[in-house]
Amino acid sequence: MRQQTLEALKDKGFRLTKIRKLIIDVFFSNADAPISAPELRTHLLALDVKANKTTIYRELDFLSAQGIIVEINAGDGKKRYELDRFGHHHHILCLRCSAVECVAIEDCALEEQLSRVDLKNFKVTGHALNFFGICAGCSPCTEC
Amino acid sequence: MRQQTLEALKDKGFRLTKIRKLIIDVFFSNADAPISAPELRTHLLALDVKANKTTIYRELDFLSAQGIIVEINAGDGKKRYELDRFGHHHHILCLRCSAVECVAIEDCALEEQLSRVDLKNFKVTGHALNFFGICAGCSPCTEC
DNA sequence: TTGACAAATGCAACCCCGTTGCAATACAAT
DNA sequence: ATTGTATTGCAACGGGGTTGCATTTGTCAA
Ligand SMILES: [Mn+2]
Ligand SMILES: [Mn+2]
Ligand SMILES: [Zn+2]
Ligand SMILES: [Zn+2]
Repeated sequence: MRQQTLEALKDKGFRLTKIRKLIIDVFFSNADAPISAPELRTHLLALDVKANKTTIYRELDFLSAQGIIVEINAGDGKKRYELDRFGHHHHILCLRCSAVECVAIEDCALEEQLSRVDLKNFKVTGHALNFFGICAGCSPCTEC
Repeated sequence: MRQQTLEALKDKGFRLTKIRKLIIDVFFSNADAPISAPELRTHLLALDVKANKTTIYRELDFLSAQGIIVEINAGDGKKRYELDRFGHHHHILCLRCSAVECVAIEDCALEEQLSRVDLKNFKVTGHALNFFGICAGCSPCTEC
């Protein structure tokens, strides 16, 4: 999967630079949690790579334009990105530590109903459903 | 309604300053559209009142703490505020002009189902549902 | 009406996220 | 190895938001 992504970029005439490859690696290594631009920079630093913030933003735009990642909004006003291979789903945000997880609503007619919502005066093209709460790591232990 | 709001503040020992009263007026005059801090500043300027941006942010915090307004997130990363008297509802954002409108989902079991969503590992305390689209003003006329 | 005190405001300085123009660098193909 | 251009870095900027501190203003009581 990662390899195909790289080759597809090369075939289109784009270069596989060190930073670009590492950024793609970060997304494949953290496929379960959307990543913000500052977080991505931190991930790179952990790999001993200092990337200019301009480069980070430009690369996120580039990978989005190439359909490799998608921007998501988890409800706290910060842009995050994740690999574009999970289809439509939603997110949950921890109000204490800002952790975000992806969630899919499958067991009820909710998603189907959402697609039918008709809002007067607006041509609706999409929606975002975000849940808020406290993640397991932030919840006090129930045993002690 | 506006008068009760002002008297309630006074009863709690807070002052009814010129700016504070005008801000409350702006919210009551635009009860259908959530307002951002910069927008609020513009509204005041239209009334020939220059308020320092620090004052704007502090007043928004104050009115939120007093339960008069609530912060909402319409999905574009900008904080907006509206009077806290409409109960739980959702919002729709115009992707072209960034206009936001409040929408209530009443005609289906959607809201009830949302409240039942159970997400493992998270203690869910709430949710936000945002719709995206093109508003009437931004849609090309269907007649011509 | 006038003080006095606390609440509210303005100002300056700062932080963070994100963007732009332009010069320097590094891919990758020849 | 050379070369053309995609990519990167740098500096500077803008918007949104916050903080400390000095100044103003609303309120109430004398
Ligand atoms: Mn996701
Ligand atoms: Mn609303
Ligand atoms: Zn948490
Ligand atoms: Zn519009």
